[in-house]
Amino acid sequence: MDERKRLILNAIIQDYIYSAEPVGSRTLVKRHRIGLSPATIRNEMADLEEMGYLQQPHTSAGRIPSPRGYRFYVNTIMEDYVPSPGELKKIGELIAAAGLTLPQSPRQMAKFLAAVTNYISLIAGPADNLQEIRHINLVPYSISSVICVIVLSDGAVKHHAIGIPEGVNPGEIEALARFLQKNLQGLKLNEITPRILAGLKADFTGSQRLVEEISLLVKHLALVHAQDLVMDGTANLLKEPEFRDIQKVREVFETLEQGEQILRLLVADPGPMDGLGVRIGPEIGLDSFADCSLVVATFLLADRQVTLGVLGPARMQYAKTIGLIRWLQEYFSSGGY
Amino acid sequence: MDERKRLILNAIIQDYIYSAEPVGSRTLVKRHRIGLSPATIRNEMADLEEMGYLQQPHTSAGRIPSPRGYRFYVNTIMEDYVPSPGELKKIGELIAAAGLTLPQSPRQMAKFLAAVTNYISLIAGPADNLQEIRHINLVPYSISSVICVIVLSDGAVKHHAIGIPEGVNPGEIEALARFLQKNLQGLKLNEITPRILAGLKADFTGSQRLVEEISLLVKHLALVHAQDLVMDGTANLLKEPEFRDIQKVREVFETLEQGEQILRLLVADPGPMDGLGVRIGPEIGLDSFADCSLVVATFLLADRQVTLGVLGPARMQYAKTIGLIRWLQEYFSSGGY
DNA sequence: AATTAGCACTCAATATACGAGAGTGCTAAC
DNA sequence: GTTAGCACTCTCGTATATTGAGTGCTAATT
Repeated sequence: MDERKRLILNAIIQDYIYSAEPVGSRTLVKRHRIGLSPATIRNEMADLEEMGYLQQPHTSAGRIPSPRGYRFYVNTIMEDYVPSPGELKKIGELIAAAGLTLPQSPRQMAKFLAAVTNYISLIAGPADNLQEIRHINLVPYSISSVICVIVLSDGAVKHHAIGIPEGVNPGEIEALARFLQKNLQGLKLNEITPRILAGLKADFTGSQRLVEEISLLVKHLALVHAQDLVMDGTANLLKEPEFRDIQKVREVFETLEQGEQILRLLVADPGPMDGLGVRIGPEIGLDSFADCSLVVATFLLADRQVTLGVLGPARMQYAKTIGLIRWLQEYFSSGGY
Repeated sequence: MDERKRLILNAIIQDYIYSAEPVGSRTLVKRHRIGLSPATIRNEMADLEEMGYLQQPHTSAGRIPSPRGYRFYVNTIMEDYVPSPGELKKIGELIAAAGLTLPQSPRQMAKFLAAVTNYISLIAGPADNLQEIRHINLVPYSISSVICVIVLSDGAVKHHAIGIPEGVNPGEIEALARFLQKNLQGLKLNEITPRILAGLKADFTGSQRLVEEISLLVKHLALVHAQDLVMDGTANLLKEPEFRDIQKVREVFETLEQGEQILRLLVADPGPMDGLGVRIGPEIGLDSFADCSLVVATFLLADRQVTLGVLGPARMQYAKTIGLIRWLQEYFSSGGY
């Protein structure tokens, strides 16, 4: 990958992000002032395609970046982006309009982030997973079900009905209740790892089915009670030409409605460094998001950890989006608020 | 409007709801066993169109119901619908899956309602507008802004920055603060009517601009603090053939993201009787929802007033949707939970 | 050895024509 | 009052050309 290829790849990606149309050798030469003929570009393009950075929708179409191409762009080509004065003005106005409650209201924050980026904003937080389980109990409810009641140290009470498998007697349920109290009480939510849950299952000698259900419940609690998901700007996705296909849109929206899955996306792997991560297309790990990219940033906001994400098309304005998020990260966590 | 016309209108609407295609005289005769020839039907159809109950997308297409046609259908033709055993089974399963927290969790409730109806569900609640304003104050923040702090009787604190118009001095702000305390403290949120706010403006002798802003803020608070909007099933809309047009979808989704507007839709006019209302197409009062219909039901759930809405295409399965909501209304408020 | 001009070829997109099909309104017969 | 018959309308799908942007390859040029 020599300097010239990088230059060309850069030009192609930028053009494509701008126009959403496959870019050909001729147009590329015309738009950027590279001192090369289309034929040369064609050769380079063929190389880049072979290397996996570009794709061709069909023979005799221009090239579009592959996920790998975007990845390379984000990792090594892309230059840092600083919000323009115009953008800063817009940001300022939005912040002013939202008022001082902005950083404390995930909803407002989501609206704000969506307005700034023009993509879908996802906010998980404030994370509150330092709460611990004060009390856990199983209360008989009917012949075939018990209610699992969990009290957290902040006073929140969670309860959920669980069916009793065939052949489990009351004594066993009491035993499980004591077992759970012994093993889970006092644990902080963020300490409840899959490992602990596996241990739970291994250690308990009674009905596996039952302990399995409880373990699922607790896991769910740890993930979701603590995190509150809010999103906004979903309509923005419909502006993107690659989502003119209703079918595709529907898949994305259906996934977005699975709040838990999205939360996991945001919370898992907060990003390699300085709390910022970019996941491109298939890297997200969801089929329905194969044509999307996700920028995630985690930081402290009013003493609480907040994760905010921006979901857009894979053909995202990476530099701008990442630049904006960096700026916001700085702005909000610097205590300016 | 004689009996025969009603019969025909009914048949047309049911066919159209089912097929989403304009229905013609020939098909109508074939599908329903009416003892009439297509020609006669055609005459009747022409009459019904003249009366405003039907529309023709273009000459030489079949007829589709007009909003007025749907309205007539809902008001006088439609028969009561009782959920089928299959549906009841599905409902039961969904309720079981959600667990006992269902009625207390608007989110779960929304998911549930969307799954049951296959449309978009909107939940406003639990309504908490019996809270009263304990304390209201204006705190200087910078030269050009004050923070309006409002404390509610449940302990919630709301604050919002407000710009100070030119030429307003600190004394005036203090006066306004006292004025607000005198006039608003002790009021319940549901007592804050537009009338009261208008009185506020009329009585205050200082900067109108400022009191205007405050009044807006309080109104906003009364509407929105109390009500919490949650929705689900938005992806369901994309299944409907009339929303194959991205542009239309986008308009709907953009409106849906204006939470406040939607809240107003749900809260305003809870419905003529027994807390159930149906608004069809233009009746909703939003251009973007001109092709949608909204079913709203208000009832008490776990001692709290909850409003739930179902938003679908104007070509909605009215009987079924209304029947289901009625059933849920009964089920949840009967204390079965 | 790298670059480029030239050329044949490919393929999506667009326009055009055309027939099929479903539907209507109207008139005249039943 | 109802219906058969008919001419007419309009959408939709299919087939067919045309266009245009783009490619890969080869041979000439630098």
